[in-house]
Amino acid sequence: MPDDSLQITPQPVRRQVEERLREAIITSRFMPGEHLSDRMLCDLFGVSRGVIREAVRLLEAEGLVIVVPNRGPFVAYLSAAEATQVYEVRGVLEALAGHGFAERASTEEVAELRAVFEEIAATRPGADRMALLTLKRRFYDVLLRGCRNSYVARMLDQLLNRNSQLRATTLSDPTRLPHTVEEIRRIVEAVERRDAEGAWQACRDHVAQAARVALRILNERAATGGPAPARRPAARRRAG
Amino acid sequence: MPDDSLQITPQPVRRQVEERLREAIITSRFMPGEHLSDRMLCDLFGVSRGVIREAVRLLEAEGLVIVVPNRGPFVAYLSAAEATQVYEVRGVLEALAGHGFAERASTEEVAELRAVFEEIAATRPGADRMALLTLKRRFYDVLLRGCRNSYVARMLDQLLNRNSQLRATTLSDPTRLPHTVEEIRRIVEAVERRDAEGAWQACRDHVAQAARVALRILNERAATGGPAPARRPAARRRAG
DNA sequence: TATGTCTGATTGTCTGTCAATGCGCGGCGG
DNA sequence: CCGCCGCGCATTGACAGACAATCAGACATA
Repeated sequence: MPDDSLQITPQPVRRQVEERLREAIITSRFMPGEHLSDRMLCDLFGVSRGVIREAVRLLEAEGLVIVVPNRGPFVAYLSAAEATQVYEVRGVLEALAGHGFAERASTEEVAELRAVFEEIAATRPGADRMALLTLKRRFYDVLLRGCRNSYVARMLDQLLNRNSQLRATTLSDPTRLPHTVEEIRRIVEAVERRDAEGAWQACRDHVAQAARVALRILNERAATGGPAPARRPAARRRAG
Repeated sequence: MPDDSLQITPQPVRRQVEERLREAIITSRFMPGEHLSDRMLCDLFGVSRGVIREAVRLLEAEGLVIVVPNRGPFVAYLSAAEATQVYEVRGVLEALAGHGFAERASTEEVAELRAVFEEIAATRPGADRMALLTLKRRFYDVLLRGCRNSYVARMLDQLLNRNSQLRATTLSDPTRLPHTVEEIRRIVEAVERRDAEGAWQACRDHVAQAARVALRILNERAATGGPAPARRPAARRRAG
């Protein structure tokens, strides 16, 4: 069986724009509600309108941007109600991923998961929130690769991108960190025991706890009138 | 609260092309592996290349078409291994949808679900496979609307589209039909009892049974060298 | 047979153009 | 002073034409 690792695929410009734009959105370089005018993106990336428009379609399908007719694309905004839904779905998908990982991951992948976990566990409170998010992201990368289910991987990936902003704030909560570490430890240990059911439960619990914290933060923000993202496109009522 | 039901949203041409193309793929008017040359689609729909290309991006993100660089889009092909993965994910998502429906659907929606179920139950073996698929599709439409989780709805919708071809064959299996009806009955009855856990289980079981039948059929096809879809784009090895 | 080359067709991308739509601004009247 | 109306400008949606890069298949050659 030939090795695929050396295979190269030509990357169209559209693909690069897509990736950079996605990255820019999930790292909050574009704020939720912000208008992504295509001219502006043309100047920004130095490509033609067609390429921009095609790249935006991809992100539209992923739910990262919403396109309102005749007004163009806007960075998607996640309401508290939607966040609840996202965590609900994330719970079952992550559980399924953990289940599959415990059943089907190679021993190398299990070791890799453990390694990333140790890095997370070694993080001291006060670390850069982006660094922590990146680390957690690597944990998920291993998990999604080892679960041997590309559909779970793709969908969970989308969900994680979708609420990355919220995750960044919950992850960086210093009181939350030790709990997070313990929850992830349970996942890793279940996986090492090849205990699929245990991994399922550990994942569900982890997401449930994350959801609890996230929704608390969202409610606090709503109560204190905190940093609510601009919702400029709300001028006219539109179905959605 | 003003009624949204009369709200209209301008539908760009791109949107219409997207919907028709999706429909054409789901209903097997384009066969898996078929090449969707953009010129051909231009002539077919009578629109410009830009519109076609943007519409294809949407379907690409949904996984309905795969785009190989410098060769264009092809109708996605579902291997047996991928089908297994799809059913795995569908199981948990459908369970979550059933769970949410039992908890949150209005009594009208419950009645609606029951009504669609009665239509399915009244179907006699030998009915048109497309008619049955449409009916089942309506069942899911009600389920996904009533579960009050647009993310489950979108993802499950994608998965159902993704393997609609396979579902058409399993649904139309005459020996399978009575079992299908019984499985769905369990879902409806659990929902009517507002038994979220029961609905969860009933949905999981239903998908598990469907998966069993589907994979059996796939294996039979593979064994008898049956109607394997054209896989023309396999000429050159490319990373996936 | 295996290798190298050529050619036609298709994709990826850019540019320019035009109609339709939405937003903001200023004028007008009360 | 405030609210309403209408106009102009900027942007989006869609089209057509063009060109380089790439690919598949036929062809020629050793």
